[in-house]
Amino acid sequence: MEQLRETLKGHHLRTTTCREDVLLTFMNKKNALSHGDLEGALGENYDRVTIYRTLKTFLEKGIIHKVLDDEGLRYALCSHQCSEEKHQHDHIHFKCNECGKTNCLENLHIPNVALPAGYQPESFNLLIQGKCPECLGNN
Amino acid sequence: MEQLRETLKGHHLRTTTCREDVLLTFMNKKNALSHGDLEGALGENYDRVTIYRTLKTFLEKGIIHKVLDDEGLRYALCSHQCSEEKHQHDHIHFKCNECGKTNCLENLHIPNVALPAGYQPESFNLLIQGKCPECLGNN
DNA sequence: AAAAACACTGCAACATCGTTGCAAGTGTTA
DNA sequence: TAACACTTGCAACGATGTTGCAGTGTTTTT
Repeated sequence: MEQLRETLKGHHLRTTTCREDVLLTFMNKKNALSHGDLEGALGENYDRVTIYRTLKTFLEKGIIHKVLDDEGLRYALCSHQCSEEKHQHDHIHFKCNECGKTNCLENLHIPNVALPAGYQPESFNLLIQGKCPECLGNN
Repeated sequence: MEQLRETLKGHHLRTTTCREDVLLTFMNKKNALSHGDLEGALGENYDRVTIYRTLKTFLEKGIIHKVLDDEGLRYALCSHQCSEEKHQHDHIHFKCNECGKTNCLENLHIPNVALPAGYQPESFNLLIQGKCPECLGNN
């Protein structure tokens, strides 16, 4: 609870119930969430547009980051401390083809890729799809 | 020209002018294209819906594959021979933040990633963002 | 060569997703 | 607590993507 407010204040955002709820939802469900997921969870309390704007704000402030897979756009909490100025840019995500959930794989580093001459890389984003431990265990 | 027909026939598709044009567009512009790009290029000749369906068909037949970046969904030709049954699943794409174009990096292999225990990977998709040789050269 | 079966296209209508302007409400600071 | 700036909800809009259907063009069958 207090932690939520700290997070918001730390990113120079006013604490509102909508922002607290969105943040709380991200922290409870561990996987990446789409706007639709949030609307499903909070839609009766807040307007669609407000949720869009909350996501946009969180993105700009570096509280969440985009997660992409073949089904569309999702968002996940930034584990590393990100701010408006500096955003941790390397991400590895794992999407389970069985349950459909996408998670950040922390503590993994993307190995060096030998790019052709002339390319100047700035950020890396790796999406691995397959089966997650939970779904493998249920067979 | 003939090559186009061969590609279509090879994937058990009828040759229609729309499919030829879409395929041609992919071959001319080397980078990944969105539906909007194709609509811009061919929209006066073909219906929006037809282009959607053409993309869907090409996807199913393994002629093109999805390319994702933070701006949305795009498509690119499959260089490796893909068919309905077998689809080459590892992709590396480079998106230039300057010109906005996304290209497939062929002949690159994604290095092994040490996944946490219990994860069973099936496909890899790496997006590298940065500056491309063309844009670097223009400075 | 004609008929039957199939596949492709365009149109219209619809559903979903995301954005913008504005007025009213709320949090923050002095 | 008063003033200000930020946030929210509403309404309207635009963009994106899907579905059903009728008409047309291709194959296939006989």
